[in-house]
Amino acid sequence: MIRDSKLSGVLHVLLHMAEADGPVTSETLAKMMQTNPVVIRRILAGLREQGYVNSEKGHGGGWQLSCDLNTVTLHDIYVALGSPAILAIGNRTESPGCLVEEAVNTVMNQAFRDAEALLLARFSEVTLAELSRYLHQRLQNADFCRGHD
Amino acid sequence: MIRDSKLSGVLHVLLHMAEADGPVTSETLAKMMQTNPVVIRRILAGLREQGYVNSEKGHGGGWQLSCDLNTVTLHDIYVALGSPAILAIGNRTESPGCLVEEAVNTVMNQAFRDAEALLLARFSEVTLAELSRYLHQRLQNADFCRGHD
DNA sequence: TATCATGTAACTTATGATATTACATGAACA
DNA sequence: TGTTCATGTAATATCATAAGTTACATGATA
Repeated sequence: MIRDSKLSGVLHVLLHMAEADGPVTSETLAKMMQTNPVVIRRILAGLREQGYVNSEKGHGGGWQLSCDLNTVTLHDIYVALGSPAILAIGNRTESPGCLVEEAVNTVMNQAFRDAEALLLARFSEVTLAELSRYLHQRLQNADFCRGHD
Repeated sequence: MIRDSKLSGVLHVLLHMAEADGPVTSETLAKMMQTNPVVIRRILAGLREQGYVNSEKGHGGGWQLSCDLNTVTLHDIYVALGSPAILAIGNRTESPGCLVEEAVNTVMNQAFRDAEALLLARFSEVTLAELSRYLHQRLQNADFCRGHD
């Protein structure tokens, strides 16, 4: 994966689960994501604790959605992932002993806050259901995932 | 340094140079930044190519500003640093072979673009001179840099 | 009870940012 | 003119973190 793509990756996985009509194994999901099943389990384990998915062991087991796509937003998923850092740039330190640095921080922090707030606001506007609808508009005759299983 | 803090660090260095009335050595700047002189030289070398600073070798040498603080904005410095990535999160891949992933990307990219644009717009609104004025409002009797040389 | 799938700890790898070393170049000064 | 100071820069080392992998335990189903 490139950079921190957890949110993007998780949404991908969730949409695939939404399309399936039964449990999907971490192995299947891992192939779609071109990663390792353990990585999938690790990520989904966090979402399960918060009620977004559930898992079953054994034959016929795997992962399923357990939330209402109409009420869960991208922001909810973002938070469920632990609210990872949004910005790649930031201040060198938040408690400098240097007045010059404090001045720089103060000025930049406002810009950082605003940009973050905008992004999160956009995330709040989109539900998983809307994302799924958007997918179906595009989905015509093709397979969900071309190029890999 | 924490995360990608080049811009914040560079602004710190530039303001210190603005306060000095002669050339400042990379060793002095490095102490202020709690880093290595070579790191300072590497970063400032890029800015020098674009006319923001200049350097002199030998006795009495060091680094000086060579731009008009009133016209140079934070955005200019950001660009001079090579326009580093702003967002820590992003899409797994921009050219997926999977329609699900394409849908996710499309929806998220708009939010990413807007947030980036907002941040850069804010950077464009602030000149180095304004940053310096803000510093002087705060600067009363204290040393520029307490806690280290 | 054999198989399948998750649960999870421990470990390995890959990557990128940062720091360091070492030495060359060139300017100022005595 | 040679000593000192400071930059210029290549090469290397260190560090942190994300991602991937292995190994094995747990539990469900057939």
